[in-house]
Amino acid sequence: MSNEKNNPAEQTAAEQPRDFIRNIIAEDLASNKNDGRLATRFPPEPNGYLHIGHAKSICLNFGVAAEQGGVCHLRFDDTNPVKEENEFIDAIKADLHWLGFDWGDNEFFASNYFEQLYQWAMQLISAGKAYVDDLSGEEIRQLRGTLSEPGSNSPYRERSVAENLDLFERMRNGEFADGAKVLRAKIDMAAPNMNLRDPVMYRILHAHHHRTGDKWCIYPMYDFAHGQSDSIEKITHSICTLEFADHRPLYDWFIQQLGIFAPHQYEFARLNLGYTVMSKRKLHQLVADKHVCGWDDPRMPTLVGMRRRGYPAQAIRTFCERIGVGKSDSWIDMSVLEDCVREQLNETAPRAMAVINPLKVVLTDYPEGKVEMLDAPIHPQQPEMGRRQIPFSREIYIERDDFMMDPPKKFFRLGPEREVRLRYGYIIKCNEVIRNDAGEVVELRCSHDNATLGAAPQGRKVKGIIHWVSQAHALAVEVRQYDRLFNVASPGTNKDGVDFIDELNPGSRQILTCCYAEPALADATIGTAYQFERLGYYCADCDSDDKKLVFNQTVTLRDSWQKQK
RNA sequence: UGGGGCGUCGCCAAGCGGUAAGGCACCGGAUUUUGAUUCCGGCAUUCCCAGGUUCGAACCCUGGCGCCCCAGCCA
Repeated sequence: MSNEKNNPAEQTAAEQPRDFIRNIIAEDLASNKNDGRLATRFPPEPNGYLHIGHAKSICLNFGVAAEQGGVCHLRFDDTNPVKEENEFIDAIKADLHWLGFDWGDNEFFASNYFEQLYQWAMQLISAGKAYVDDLSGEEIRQLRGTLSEPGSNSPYRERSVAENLDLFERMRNGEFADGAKVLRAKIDMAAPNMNLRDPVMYRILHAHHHRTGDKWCIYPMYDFAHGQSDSIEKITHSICTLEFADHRPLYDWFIQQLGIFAPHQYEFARLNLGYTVMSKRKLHQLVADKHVCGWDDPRMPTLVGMRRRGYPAQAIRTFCERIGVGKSDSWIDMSVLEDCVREQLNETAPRAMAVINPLKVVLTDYPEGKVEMLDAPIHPQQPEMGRRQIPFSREIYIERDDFMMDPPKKFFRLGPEREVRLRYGYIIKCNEVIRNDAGEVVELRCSHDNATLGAAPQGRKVKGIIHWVSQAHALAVEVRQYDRLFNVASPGTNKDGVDFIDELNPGSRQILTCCYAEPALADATIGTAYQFERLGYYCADCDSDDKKLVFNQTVTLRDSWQKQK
């Protein structure tokens, strides 16, 4: 017993998340299946950027391998040259590393297996299990039948092995035009599972492949490449999303016909997050049609977008752990992700003050030209992070929202004749409100209580505390505030005919160009998170330059006042 | 109406015949120079429905109902 408790490995194992896949793997390992070997893989197609949905799969595959002492391969499923690019390969690898995972030398490409796949196709032809079909795509579709009616055999289905071998070789040699012929598996046109109705194995594509160049003009379909790729790599547990469950019998069929190592496939439910989109097609469209400023737009659910937004990799890993892995279609609320981000950032982010909607305040009883350096912790709960000095002077900016002309009783901030504490500074009282011709409040004249620096006020209670920035020392910055990208929980899947583009939230990005931050923020490096006290977490954006710093709002602080209102 | 998958709190999710974990959200309340954090407390007599088996069922059986996926020479 005591040994168990003292063994950190066992302790963590007990605390590790359990789900049906991890349970299966644990059982397999316990029963010494696959000689106690565990190999998983993350198999992205290099045709776009990774998003938070991929992160779920990544954390599962790499996570379980790490937990159980197995390996997780990175394999690019690059069987469709017309959609894939090297740009995406590099981006995917960078995202994976950023997320905190490493695959060592286990980096593979389905395209590396093209020759083997071709040989296996020949083997199936020789065994009478595959044939070259001259039907057009349209004709194949016609003969496939429907969900409730069986399909019918292609007139080319009974070609001789010799003819098939010859034709397939000539397909490879480039004798035929795109679409002229395909190689199909000979299974069963009446199979209730559509995937088994003589699926296409190879198509002719005179296209340049990002890795194999012009070596091939026939390319295997995903279904003829994926299972065998797993087999070649001796993957023990082939984890994928639910929609591939119907393909499992086909993969198993190929593996069995070929007599090669048989990985087992397990399917889990893909991640759905509210008020955003996860489909690559939609993500591509948002970028291509400039509805966002790129794959790394901070509003995008892509890993590059979230990174730019300031989401820590750890928060994403925590999120993936928290949502679990199951088989029921699930919609996760953004608040779960945001909570993970807050939890992480609250612990690590240095605090700073910044005013994003400035209102000028003049402290009429504070000497002109005087500057005090006020002492404040960098993190109130973590003294070891050190302290910072904040310049204070006669003219400051406060947040417009922290002043109300006619405040309700529960409003603890500033109002005419009211008092409030300046964070880490004095208590001030609003004596005069200056308005412009339009009647808008443009400036406040206040007095300060000299005895309240680091001390409680005498004879009264002042509950409110507001943040501020000294005008003379303020750093002018731009702040970008973000809201959900879409107005509806499930864009593009709602009522008839509504384009998901029309469901974009026009107010998803708000750019505030006239913001002021405490001078220490001048040293902010791109991507590092700060908490702007009382507002939220922010990080410097890559659009920053020598002239102006730009900050992205990562996530707001919880705001029970906002709720109360 | 062919095949595959799924239905446990508003959203996720444990549970695997012995009498409903946990997280998010929500609602209190305490501490607080961030209306933050932290901290306490509340939040499914009930597990899609209906029968049945059993001393005992969310878990087993039967029958319904509902939702998702599949008819790309995409992955």
